[in-house]
Amino acid sequence: MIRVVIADDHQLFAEGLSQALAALPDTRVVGTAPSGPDLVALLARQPAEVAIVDLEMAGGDGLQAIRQIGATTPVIVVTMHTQMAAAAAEAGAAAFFSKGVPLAQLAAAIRAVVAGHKLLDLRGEDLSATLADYQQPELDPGAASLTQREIEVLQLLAKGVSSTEELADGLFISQKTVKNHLASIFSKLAVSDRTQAAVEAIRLGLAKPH
Amino acid sequence: MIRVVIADDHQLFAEGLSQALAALPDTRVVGTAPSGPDLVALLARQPAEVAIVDLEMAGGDGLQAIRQIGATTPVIVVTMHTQMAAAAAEAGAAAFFSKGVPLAQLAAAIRAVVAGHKLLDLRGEDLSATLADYQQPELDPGAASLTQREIEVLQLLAKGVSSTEELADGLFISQKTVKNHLASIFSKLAVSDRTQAAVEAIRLGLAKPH
DNA sequence: TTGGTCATGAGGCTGACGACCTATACGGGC
DNA sequence: GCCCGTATAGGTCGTCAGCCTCATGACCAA
Repeated sequence: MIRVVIADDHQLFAEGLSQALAALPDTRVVGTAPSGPDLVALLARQPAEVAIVDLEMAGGDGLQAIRQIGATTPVIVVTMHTQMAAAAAEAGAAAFFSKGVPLAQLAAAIRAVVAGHKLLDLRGEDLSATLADYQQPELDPGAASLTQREIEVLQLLAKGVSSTEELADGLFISQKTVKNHLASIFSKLAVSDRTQAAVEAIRLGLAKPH
Repeated sequence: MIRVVIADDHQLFAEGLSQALAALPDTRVVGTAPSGPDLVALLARQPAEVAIVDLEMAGGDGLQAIRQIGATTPVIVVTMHTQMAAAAAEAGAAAFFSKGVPLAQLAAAIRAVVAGHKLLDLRGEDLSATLADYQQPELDPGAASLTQREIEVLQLLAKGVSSTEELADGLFISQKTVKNHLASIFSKLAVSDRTQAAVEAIRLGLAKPH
């Protein structure tokens, strides 16, 4: 789980991005700050793997904050205007995006900079290739070993298909096989019944309850 | 469930807000558009109860779009700069906020304009009072009739406490009482077992799996 | 006082669930 | 060729879940 902090004085943007990252299975927002100095103070008491920073904040200097924290916490700059890229690079940011970027690309960038990449040093194809490598969320150790068929069982379970009979009908297999898959799922996810498995499936992002 | 469409050319903002509204139990984003004309086209094929519109979009005129759709779909303007309030009101917007507004307030505004209020006609205390009336999400009919104790059972269930024994221990009541509460919950939520009840509890926002 | 709801508790019944074991077929790797 | 993981399927067995009815005390409103 990658811990993210957000610095942006537009609360609606910060809350929305926070929810969006929380919906991903491998990222979690552990704090937000409305200004540069607040960001520095936040990171002093709340460790995080990466910071997402808007340069245009009413309450303080974003570039100065990046200089202070950039050495210990990689910074991804996300801003309205794109002419600040050079200044962000000079201050030590690891990546730079406009707010027009798709969420999936920001998520890939988060994983990439946490892995140690400096995206601002890359250009064009190198950048695209690096981001492509990090498109997929890193699943929990347990979830990572689930087979395709087990994931299908979990997805049905998380949609409210709970009885063995309905699961079997939905997957066109016998009830015995469903039970075998469930037993395997329980073992891999360290749970003991299908209710816990459904909750865990939703938590891991393997399936949505909606 | 209130269906919301978002018009904003900053994809990250639109996706974040979409996720944030999806996390609320009574709102859902059914479409996004990057420009005014796209918004008009979107609403022509996708009905919605309310539109959230940013006035500063690269691809088209937000004000013109509001004039076209404002009569049929109430519009909440959410923008970076606040000097456009008068123009938004003239075009027929129902509400106006900066992007610094907390999500909870935007959610209250969504519920208020769907109920027919014109927030732009209100000032100061009247506005605060109206928004305060809509702070609480309107729960599903089934969920609305749940008792406090039944909600507590559901919250434990959605956290992965699935066995009757653990539920009884967690609530300091007998296993028999837990079974009785569960039977009542199944009936009210129109589900047939605790797995479906847990999924439904997460979907309704009564509890979070995290 | 009466009636309603809520939270609590109980007994009995039936079927489903979960644990454990076995087995076949089909892959890919060594 | 052999082993291992996956998907499939079957069997047995003990436990537990879900459903039925019933009862009690607290609380509140008509």
